[in-house]
Amino acid sequence: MADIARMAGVSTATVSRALSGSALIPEATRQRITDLAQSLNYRVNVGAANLRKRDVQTVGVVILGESMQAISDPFLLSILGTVADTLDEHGMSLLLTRLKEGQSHRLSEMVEGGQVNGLIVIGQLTWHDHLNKLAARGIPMAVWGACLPDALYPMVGGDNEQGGYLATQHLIAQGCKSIAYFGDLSHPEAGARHQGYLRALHEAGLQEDPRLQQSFLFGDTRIRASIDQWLDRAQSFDAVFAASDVTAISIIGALKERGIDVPGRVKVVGYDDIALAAHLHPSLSSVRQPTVDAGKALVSLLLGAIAGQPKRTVVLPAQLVVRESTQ
Amino acid sequence: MADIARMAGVSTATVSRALSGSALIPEATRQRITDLAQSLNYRVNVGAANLRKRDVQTVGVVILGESMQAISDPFLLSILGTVADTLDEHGMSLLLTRLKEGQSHRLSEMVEGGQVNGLIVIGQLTWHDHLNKLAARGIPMAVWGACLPDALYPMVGGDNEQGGYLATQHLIAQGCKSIAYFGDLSHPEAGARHQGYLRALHEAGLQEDPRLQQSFLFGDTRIRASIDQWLDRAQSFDAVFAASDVTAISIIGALKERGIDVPGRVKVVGYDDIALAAHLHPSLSSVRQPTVDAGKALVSLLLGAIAGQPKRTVVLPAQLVVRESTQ
DNA sequence: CTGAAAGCGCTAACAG
DNA sequence: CTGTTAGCGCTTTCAG
Repeated sequence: MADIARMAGVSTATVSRALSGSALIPEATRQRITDLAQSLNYRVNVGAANLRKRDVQTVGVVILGESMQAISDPFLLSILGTVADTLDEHGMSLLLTRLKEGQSHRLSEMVEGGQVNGLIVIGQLTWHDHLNKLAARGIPMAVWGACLPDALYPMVGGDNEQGGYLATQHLIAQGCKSIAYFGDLSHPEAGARHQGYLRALHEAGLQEDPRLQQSFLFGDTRIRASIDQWLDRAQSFDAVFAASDVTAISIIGALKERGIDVPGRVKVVGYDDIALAAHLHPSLSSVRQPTVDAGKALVSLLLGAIAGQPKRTVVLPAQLVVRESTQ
Repeated sequence: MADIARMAGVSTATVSRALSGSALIPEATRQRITDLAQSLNYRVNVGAANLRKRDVQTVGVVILGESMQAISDPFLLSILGTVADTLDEHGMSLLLTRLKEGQSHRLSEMVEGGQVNGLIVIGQLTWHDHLNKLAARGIPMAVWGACLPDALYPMVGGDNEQGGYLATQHLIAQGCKSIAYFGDLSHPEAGARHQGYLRALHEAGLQEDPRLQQSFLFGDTRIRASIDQWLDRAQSFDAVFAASDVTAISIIGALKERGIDVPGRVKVVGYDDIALAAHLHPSLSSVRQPTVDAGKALVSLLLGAIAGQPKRTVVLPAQLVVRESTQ
């Protein structure tokens, strides 16, 4: 920048003002300086500017993932995409970090070390208590997940109870009587979906059967085993509500392999409405979560928190998308 | 930091040294300072430290995406995951940016503005020429994609020609005679897969049929249309090689909807071996790309480029994974 | 082993 | 409208 100033015959202050679009600089001067900078491929050093401005214009997006491997859930990724776009619209940068169990301390370090203005936390909430502590300490953040009643941090989440209810009610309306549930119950969001499932069952006067409620993850080989077991024990079921599309696809695979027709003999509903759902055969009925709204809400809540606004909670409506797997 | 120094009765220089683990500081002093910092939730300001050290320890990961919407391809995401982990192991941060067509100038700005030390570029390469210009200008980068012969930048990519060859050869070995190709030919990687497809065909003495080679993307409704058309015109085919799993799934859906059995009447191979491939029914044969190696190679090439090492190119082997969709 | 001093590259009062 | 000056929070010679 000193170079530019010298070459343009002005002070660095003028260059700084010209390049940052200050109204104090007349158009002619600005043009000259801008052109000079352009021709030298010069850009203002963001880090230095941020240091001086005592602001970093960056938010940390943290994905809580148990598996070291790939970012797993297509749905979370779709949120990541809209968060990235929304931050960009606000002129903020996005520092991406994946954290495993046991690295929780790194959350606050990012903020205290001045790397980011705040955090957007995506993923499962086995960290609820830790997040509460950070919120109490005044770390700005916004969390995607289940809306736990005692959360001290800004939250955005889908209406999981409603989603579970809609899915189950739909299966009941299709004439199903024995509806199984698959989903990781240790996960708060899946827990809420399960609550909705139970509510729909009770409302329809159907008996809930604990043997038809299993806590499994995608690709778990025991999915296959327990389906086999249920069938062997004549533990009949005519529908499955899976707490994620990926799990649903896994289940449909297991059922078909066993020669069981979907939706003929067993109807299946998933959750998340991933892009693939519409293109499978049978196409998968699913509960859609509004990802674009989710990303926008996360960013807006975080910016609010950074600005010192009181915590808010956003619950996004769930929408049932009916396709072939339930008809 | 000044506070800590005052409270510990030492200079800021000592605090800085203690906190950065300098060997000059005796263990007792360091302990005292560390404890003090801990109790005050103090962390060294990364931005200020970086400014002074004239280094940012950050790399920009840029995803070139045409669709504003979600990050689409599960395979690219899986690379993103391993890149994130690998950078973390190297103690570097990851600044994520999605760029649309027409924003190419932002690539160099990130480096020239000192936000990042270098770039990892993921996605399709309609930007080949622009990337070449940046490389010539000395912008450190590493690109995932097709290994174009005139590339001036460090590249890592799968052996797409080999992958296409393996997939097609396998279909031929299964007795298929009319093998269709689906994939975006404007995309260099898909182009190479197509080359491999042609090579296998010729090697087996099979005639290539231009009418069986279509350039479509995932979910394109014309996939359905052209399958219908082929069948109507008695343009029979008994296999499809799709240049991505997502496309393959879309095609299988279209075929099944039309009542055509997979793999009975038409066999299908995809590309990428996404996690879902093994759990579908029929499970999907696919060409696996080594994502973990890909992530590691990208990071290692980029760090090399930053260190001023000459450009290298890494081609990762393709591996065919045979599943039900081709048996 | 420790401290004083000099900036990293930039912006924002403040005074022209 | 423009320049001078004083730092942002840290690291690192260079002298003790």
